[in-house]
Amino acid sequence: MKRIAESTVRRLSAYLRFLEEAAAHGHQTISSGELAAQGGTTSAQVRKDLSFFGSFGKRGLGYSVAALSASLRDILGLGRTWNVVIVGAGKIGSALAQYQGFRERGFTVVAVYDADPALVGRTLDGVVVRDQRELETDIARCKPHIALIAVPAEAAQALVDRVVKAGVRAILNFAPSPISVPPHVTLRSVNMALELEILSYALVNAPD
Amino acid sequence: MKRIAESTVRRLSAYLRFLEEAAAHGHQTISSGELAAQGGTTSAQVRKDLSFFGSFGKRGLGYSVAALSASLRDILGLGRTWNVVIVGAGKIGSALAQYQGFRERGFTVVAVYDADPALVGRTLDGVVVRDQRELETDIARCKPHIALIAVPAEAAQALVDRVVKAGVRAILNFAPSPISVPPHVTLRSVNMALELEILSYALVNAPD
DNA sequence: AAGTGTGAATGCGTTCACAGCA
DNA sequence: TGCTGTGAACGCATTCACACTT
Repeated sequence: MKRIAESTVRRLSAYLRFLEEAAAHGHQTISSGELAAQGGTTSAQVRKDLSFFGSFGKRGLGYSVAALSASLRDILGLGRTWNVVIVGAGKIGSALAQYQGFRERGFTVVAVYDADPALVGRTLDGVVVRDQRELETDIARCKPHIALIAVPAEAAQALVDRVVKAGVRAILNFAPSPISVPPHVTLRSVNMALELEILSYALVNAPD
Repeated sequence: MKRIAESTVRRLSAYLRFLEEAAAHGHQTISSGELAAQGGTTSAQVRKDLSFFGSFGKRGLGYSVAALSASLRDILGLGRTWNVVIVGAGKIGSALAQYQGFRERGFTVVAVYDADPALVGRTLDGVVVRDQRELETDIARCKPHIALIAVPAEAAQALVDRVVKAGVRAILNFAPSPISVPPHVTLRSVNMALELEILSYALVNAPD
């Protein structure tokens, strides 16, 4: 299949959310225009995004809410449960461990790790914090799909290397440092300070 | 000045981080190639990014680490302190309130708000959680520059409307719902479940 | 010789416009 | 008539290539 732009995948995810909302409201069918209004995009964009994966609508009518939801879930790989490990049980790591939004979308936190003996053994929303030295053996056994990295910047690359070596193929990094991974591994980063800096730039360059 | 792409601002921020690291290592001067290697981009990209704002380098030599750092800080508006309020003192809100990375980059958390009486009055890293009803009067008095929204999806738009009406012009939203703001307000959103969904897509469509 | 600054070329995502089907 | 599906046009960010400076 053709390579799909990340921005497209992002929007598909948003469409799915809105479709679920529409289903809850009892809507049977929906048009690209309605789908677009919600996501702040255009009807042409919606149709183009969907067209990469097939023809899901009926001309003159729109899309079946149920059928399109199912297709999107399938495309995004959300028809299943993904196991997630969180590395780092500090402020951010523990907030992530307890975040309900993950579970709701099929992401199960199976383990949390930290190097600090003071944190090891504590329970976060039903998951016990384990010693970071167990990382390799645990990953070999549980084969989690995704690792969340929530450790200080200095420690991030080394821990990413460890989970990658242990076999994890998808990483979401919350440390504010550039990370590199081998080509077969997918890496995404969330940098909260960076987001604020972009706002800072916007404020300084605001008209007036 | 010409409109600058967000991706450019993002990279400028990354360059600044690396420049500060280079300065700590005692480097006086740096080339676009070295700057690029760190950020995972190319030397041409670095030079193009900088060229939007002026000529900062010396041909055949590179850039002065100190001078370029100062220029970037100036461009990004980081030569000052920004006051931030956090709306929502749940798991994510309190993790953000205690996040050191903000303070290090000049973002000061001046207040945290919640509607839950059980949370109001608690202290998070020196900042007391205040009642959400105080939001308008506090904003009128303190004039914070940025608001972080860390409340459930259903409550997010209403709270954004309130802080915008009270005069805040920059918002970083952590709620997983589409938010709209008037044109003079800059909005950015961090959606952690969405990031995982993009990883899910990558895993499902991985080669092999 | 080394490395910047920048117009030109390229590539890619978005928007347009309309043919095609219910 | 209403709305989808899609090739073509467009706009914009990235990459290239090279003249220019120290």
